[in-house]
Order: sequence, then C-alpha cells, then structure tokens
Amino acid sequence: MKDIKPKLIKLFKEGYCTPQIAKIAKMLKEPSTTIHYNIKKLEKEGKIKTYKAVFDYKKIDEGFCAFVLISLSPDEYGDPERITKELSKHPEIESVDIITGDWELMLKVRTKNQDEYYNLVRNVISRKGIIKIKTLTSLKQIKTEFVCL
Amino acid sequence: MKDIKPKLIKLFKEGYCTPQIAKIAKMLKEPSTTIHYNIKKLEKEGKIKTYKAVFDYKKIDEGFCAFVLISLSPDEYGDPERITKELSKHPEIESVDIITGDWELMLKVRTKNQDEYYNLVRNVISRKGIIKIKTLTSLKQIKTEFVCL
DNA sequence: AATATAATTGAATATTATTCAATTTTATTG
DNA sequence: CAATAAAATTGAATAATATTCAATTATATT
Repeated sequence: MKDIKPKLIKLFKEGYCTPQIAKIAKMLKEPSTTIHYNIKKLEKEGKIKTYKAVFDYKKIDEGFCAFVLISLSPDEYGDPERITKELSKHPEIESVDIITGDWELMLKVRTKNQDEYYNLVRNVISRKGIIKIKTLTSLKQIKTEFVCL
Repeated sequence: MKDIKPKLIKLFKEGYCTPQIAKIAKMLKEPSTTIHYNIKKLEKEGKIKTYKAVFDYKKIDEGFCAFVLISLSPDEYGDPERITKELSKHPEIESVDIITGDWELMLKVRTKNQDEYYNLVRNVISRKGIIKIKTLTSLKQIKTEFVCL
C-alpha cells in the first residue's frame, strides 16, 4: 500500500483540480469553446484563484473545528501582516482574517481532535505578539466553503 | 454578450470541477490509473464532497466579508437545525456552524458591500428565533478556504 | 498456509480540453 | 453616425486526459 490518499488530500486542499467544461457547456446550453473562453478570462483576470476539493472533514481526521479570536500586543497591532503571514503557513489553519471589534484576528482551524488543537495553540498560535486568545468551538458544521455538509 | 461569467461563478461555488489526474500522477510519480483508483475511492467513501473554485472575492463583487455571531431564543435553542438549514440556503452565506460559548451560531458571510450586508441582516438573518446578533467585519483577508490570497 | 479482498498497473478506448481561424457582436473614435 | 478597433462567439481539427478493463501484485482474513 502506497498511502496515496493523504498525499491527494494535501494536494486537493489548495488545487490540482480543473473545471468541467463539457459538463458546464451542456448545463448552460452553450458551445464548449465559449465556456472555455470565458473561464480562461476569469482566470487571467485573477478572479479565480484555484480549483480545489471540499472534504467531509470528520472523515479525513480533521473532525475538530474552531474559530479563534486573537488579541495582539500594541506593537504588533500596527503591522499585523507579519503574524498573519506566519499563521497562514500552517495547514491546520483554514482562514485568517483581520477583523473589527474587541479582537484583532479571526482564525478558522481544523485538527484531528481537541488534543491536537491544544498542541496547535501551544506551538503555533501562542507566540510573541499574541497576548490573548478565545476559542469558539464548532459543535456542528452545517455549511462550509459554500458547500452544505 | 451572453453574460456567461456570473453563471460560471455560481456553478463553481459548489462544484463543476474535477481532479487533474495526469498532473497529480506526474507530481507523485505514480501511474495515472493508481491515482484514478485512489481518488474514486475517496469519493465513494464520501471523504471528498465536491470540487470547486476559490475566488478573489474582491474581484467578483463580493468584497465585503463578515463573521456573524447569533444568539437564539430558548425555544429554538433545543433544535437549532431548522434555522441553520434555512440560513444555509442563501448563497451569500459561506459557512454555518453551531458553536460553544456566549453565542449559539457563527456565520461567515460575503456580500458586495456594507449596504448589501445590511439587507441580508434585515431580510435573512433577523428572523423569529434569532434574538441577538453581533457582526465582526473582516478588514483584510489573508487566507480563505485553505488558500492564501 | 489457503483464500479472499484490496490495491496497483499497462494497454486500449472514450471523453474532454485546447487550439485555431473565421465570424459575429460590442465598443470606440473622429 | 459611420468607420474602425477590440472583444466575444463558434465549429472543426487536434492534443491531452480520464476511464475502462483485465491481469498482476500486495494485503488481510480465517
């Protein structure tokens, strides 16, 4: 057994997919060349970033999901992009946003379970510049990435 | 002009994409039939829900992004799935989660601008059973759907 | 150890994306 | 409002790709 599946999951998280032009052409009742032309245009304009898979995360050992509110120290607050770039590197972190209100950052995080989430908080999220965090754990996911589960 | 692009964007939000088997085979240095076999398995096991596009949302008139915390009335709290199913139907709502803590639901929402977000709050989010909401507006998105912007 | 099940693979085929040149539509400019 | 340029649409031909199938190998089960 070559253990291909975890490699596939990793690749599909960010890309390695492509549009189904023939299927779309049939659906919209337009020539496939017209569909092709319009898709390539969307890509060239930078409107489409990538094509990727959406998973049933419970089934791929990423059943734990949480939103993390982060408070930054005053010195980091002026240029939060250093920390956000660093956080973005980690594959467990689905999204990173700079937000308004009582907290500076919002993360969405997926790990296998609560133990691994704890490790992520200790090793990745709790670092210099981050002075306080608050975790909102997802008890049930109804929709993700525009896809109903 | 046939205005194909908005139709494509709508389709690509939920699917109409497919894996690039040849490309993956080259990358992993495995026969394409092996890759094919493993992908079909992931699909049959329900681990892969769909293949879709990720957009640069600012460029497709969905530049406004917010997280919405929702408090439910006590009678809805026992069976929140009715409301969450209803909310999930709306294309502006990227994700719906039932969460722990002071609030019951967390939404991630994308609209053209703040005005349209206001309309969404009035027409969709503010309804019977939802007694309080709090909006955390995204000032800057660094990573979304596992994809760095 | 014997058998059944699952995974891998190459060769053949079916399907699909892509290219290209021609045509039509839309936008621009004097 | 023509005249011209630019953008979008399309069919036919080709290139690339996914899929099927049967055979082989590896793994799991009893």
